[in-house]
Amino acid sequence: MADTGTATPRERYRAQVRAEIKEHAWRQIATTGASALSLNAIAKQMGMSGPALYRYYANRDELITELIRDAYRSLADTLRTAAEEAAGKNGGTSSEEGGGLAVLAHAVRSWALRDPQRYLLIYGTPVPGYHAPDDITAISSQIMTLLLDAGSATPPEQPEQPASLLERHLADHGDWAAGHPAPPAVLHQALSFWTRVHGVLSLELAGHFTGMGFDPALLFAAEVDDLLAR
Amino acid sequence: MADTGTATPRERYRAQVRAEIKEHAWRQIATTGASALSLNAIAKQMGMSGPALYRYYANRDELITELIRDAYRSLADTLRTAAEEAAGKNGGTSSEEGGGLAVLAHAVRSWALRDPQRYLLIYGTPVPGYHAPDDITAISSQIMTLLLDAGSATPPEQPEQPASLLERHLADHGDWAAGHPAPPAVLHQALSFWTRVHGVLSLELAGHFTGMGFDPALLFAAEVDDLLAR
DNA sequence: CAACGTTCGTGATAGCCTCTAACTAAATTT
DNA sequence: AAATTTAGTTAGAGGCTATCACGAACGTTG
Repeated sequence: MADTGTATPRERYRAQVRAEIKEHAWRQIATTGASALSLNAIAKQMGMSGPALYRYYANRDELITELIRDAYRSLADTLRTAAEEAAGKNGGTSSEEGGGLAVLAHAVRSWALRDPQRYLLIYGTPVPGYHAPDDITAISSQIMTLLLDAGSATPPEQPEQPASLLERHLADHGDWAAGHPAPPAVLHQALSFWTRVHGVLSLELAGHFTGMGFDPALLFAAEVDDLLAR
Repeated sequence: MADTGTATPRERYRAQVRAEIKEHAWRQIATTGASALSLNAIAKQMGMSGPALYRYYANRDELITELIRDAYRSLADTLRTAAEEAAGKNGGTSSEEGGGLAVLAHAVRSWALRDPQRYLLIYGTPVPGYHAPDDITAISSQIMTLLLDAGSATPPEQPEQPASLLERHLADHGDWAAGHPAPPAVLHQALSFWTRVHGVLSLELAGHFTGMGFDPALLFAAEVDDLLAR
């Protein structure tokens, strides 16, 4: 992650300390959540006094932004490799219905369950003032492209369905697809994929299903199945 | 909201100050979000010194819990009246398909858009340590009951659909429905309603659609329509 | 009415936090 | 070897939650 192979020893040291700070930050976030992240506590854990940390990150926001960036990158990488594996396995002919998107859905879920706070850092409640820098929105559009690719490989089942109100709207307002040549039905499918996956996942991670006694995995699968069988 | 009609004048004064504190809290939350809510700042806005506030709320958590309670109550009331109006209008015979749930979906969305932070206070990223008291989970199960009632009034369209894996699971693990006599298909529909509405809404409120150029209302409507036309 | 107990608000204080400033020590460059 | 850049320190301003001890207002009761 940090390019420790090149450049001056000073830069290598700096990169290593920055990485170590992030490690402590992730550990702290995993237990207390991002809102309670404390630069002071991280510094003490690393054996140095509070203000020293500001040599490496200008302020708390900059550290959190870096964490968000890494989280997005990790999710994008996870989905990319999942999509490649799925494409390699059945070599172009999809033996299972909409296999690409189903695999991606499962990949998102296991990635989120592995570290819930990392998922919530990206898709959870935002801090009202905060606005993500451009390179982060670029990564998030890479994720969207992966969804559109997977959706294009196996277009929606039901043929000749009349275009819905939303799809007619998307025909004119689909510029967000970064020039992806997907038809409105695929755009619609990608958006639904996103919102449904997030809908089940975020409620599950927030603990709204605990005590209800059913298995969230089955609800998740049902939502994805319904999307693919449309 | 505060019962100012009865009891001693001291209790009335106390209830009024508590209400005023909550008003300032809501105003603050609306702009800065719940995580940045400051008892100190509220006290200063009310012209009294910081510690005075602790006469009325034992700590920050207690105030936030009260706000969450009020938010849940407000949402439950909104949905209840929406359901009653919908039931009264077409007098039992549903002229429109699944009218009850569609009306409820619209009611949730407009309620959330009216005060996004109030929605996120309930369904947003939770504080890892926090656990809601029992009376709050009771209100949230009232909301679930409303969904189940609406879903029972107009059962899913497609007749004779074989029970899915999830629905067979819900037949055994549906005790969360508070003794509601709804069949598994209706339980499934209510859960999907919840997750889909939340999926679109939370991403919209978090600003993840801004800059994409399409109208979230149409995506929301499409998701709900798809649920009802299943 | 007067005495009493309860309740409200105050300032002081402890202990967190973010972040700035001034200064020392070490490492790198010239 | 000297000059410069960088890393770390302590001190401190200003914010926060929360507790404590005290005086002042209030309602109740003899």
